[in-house]
Amino acid sequence: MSGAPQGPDARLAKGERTRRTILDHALRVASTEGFSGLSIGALARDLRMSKSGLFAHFNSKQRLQVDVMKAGEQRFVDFVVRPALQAPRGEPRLRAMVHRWTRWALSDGPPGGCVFVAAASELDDQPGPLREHLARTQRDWVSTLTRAVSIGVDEGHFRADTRPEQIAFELYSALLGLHLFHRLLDHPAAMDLCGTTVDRILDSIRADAPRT
Amino acid sequence: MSGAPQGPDARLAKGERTRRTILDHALRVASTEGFSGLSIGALARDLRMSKSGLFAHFNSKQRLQVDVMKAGEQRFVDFVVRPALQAPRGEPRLRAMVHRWTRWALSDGPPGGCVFVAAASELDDQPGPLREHLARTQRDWVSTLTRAVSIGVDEGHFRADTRPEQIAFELYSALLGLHLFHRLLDHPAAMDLCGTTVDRILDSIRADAPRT
DNA sequence: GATACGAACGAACGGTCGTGCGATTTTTGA
DNA sequence: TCAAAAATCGCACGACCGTTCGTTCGTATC
Repeated sequence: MSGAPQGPDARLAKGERTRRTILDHALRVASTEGFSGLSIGALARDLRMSKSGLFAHFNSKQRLQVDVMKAGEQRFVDFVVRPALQAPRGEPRLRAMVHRWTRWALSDGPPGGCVFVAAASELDDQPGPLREHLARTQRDWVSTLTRAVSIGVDEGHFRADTRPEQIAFELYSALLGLHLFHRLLDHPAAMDLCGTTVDRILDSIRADAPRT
Repeated sequence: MSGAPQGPDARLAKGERTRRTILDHALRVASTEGFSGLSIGALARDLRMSKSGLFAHFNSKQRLQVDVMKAGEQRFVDFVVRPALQAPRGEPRLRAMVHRWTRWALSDGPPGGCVFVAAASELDDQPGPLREHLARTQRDWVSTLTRAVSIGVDEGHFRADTRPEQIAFELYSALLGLHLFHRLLDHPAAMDLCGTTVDRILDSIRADAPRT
């Protein structure tokens, strides 16, 4: 047979397909058990593979962890960043980012919860490539938010004396609060509390808002 | 010798003294490595004890973890809650709580960082007595904050239409943001960003603030 | 049909984990 | 001062960890 396989994973080498299956599942595990909870033996058992067969795709646990994190970033970009970039510049785009971000954090769509929030406090005190990678991408995300606010100022949506990074901090904080109230405290109004906070932040910097 | 030992640990049975030494060190470890990073063998090595000798004080790892968390709560109460209760009711007391809370989170005084923030995302997806314990005490803390805001309304410091729980959520979020920006991102202005946020939250509900 | 290669396998390694048990030492109280 | 009680130790266990190794199987290329 010379016909190319036409499945959903198009023309992928066997190894690459397996690799993606592993990362997909590992991402699910990491988002509930954390990155240190990733165990090669357990992954292999879940996927009905041998430990060594699975191991061969990464050659070290650290590489596996880093690759899982990269896979998570890819999803974040696809689910949050890219769609939000379709919205008009300025406030609409910023709101789109935050909106999709909250959906991501509650994550009934993509697998369980925000991997990065979980990883953040897990890794903040133990150095290594994994921590550096996470810190870098989160700094990127903060500066993406900051830039979105800044564009809103340029567009005349937000007041000229707005401090973009301050707003990025407040928005990020609200998302962290949502995560904690929802996932740990099981607070039924978590989403409302977060939504109100976001609205209050954005309203306070609207160009038509009263002076401070 | 019949003289009572006069050390700082007063008149304590030998076992109790050892127990406190263990918990003290374990708390330090847990705040950097997380609760799942607590290992009986490693603790014993650090304290130059035998594994079994240390183990005998708790009889299970889970009890050790719970006891470590309780020790952490005790410190939090001593360092944050109790001193803040000395401040006058209403806004001053609330500000005192938040102020000491930020110092606790940056934690140059008590051992490394906020154990609870680290534990929150570590435990939010894996059920058990440890998670329940943490969730309960954090709910308590949120309602303590909520009550403090509420008292501020009664005292006439804050506007009558203030929603206390909303403010508690926003303050908690700001602290989470501080933790992330400071510990993971190493952001030099983390403390300023958090302080500005807190001021903005409290200013917006001051009785003399403009209408929304 | 011979050759080469990627993928997966099973077995084993040194190590650490939490836990149990019996013996030994130290502390305590009469 | 001495025996009871509490604290600590040494040792062993089974389970799991990440990693290495040699091997086998299916498929593609010459």
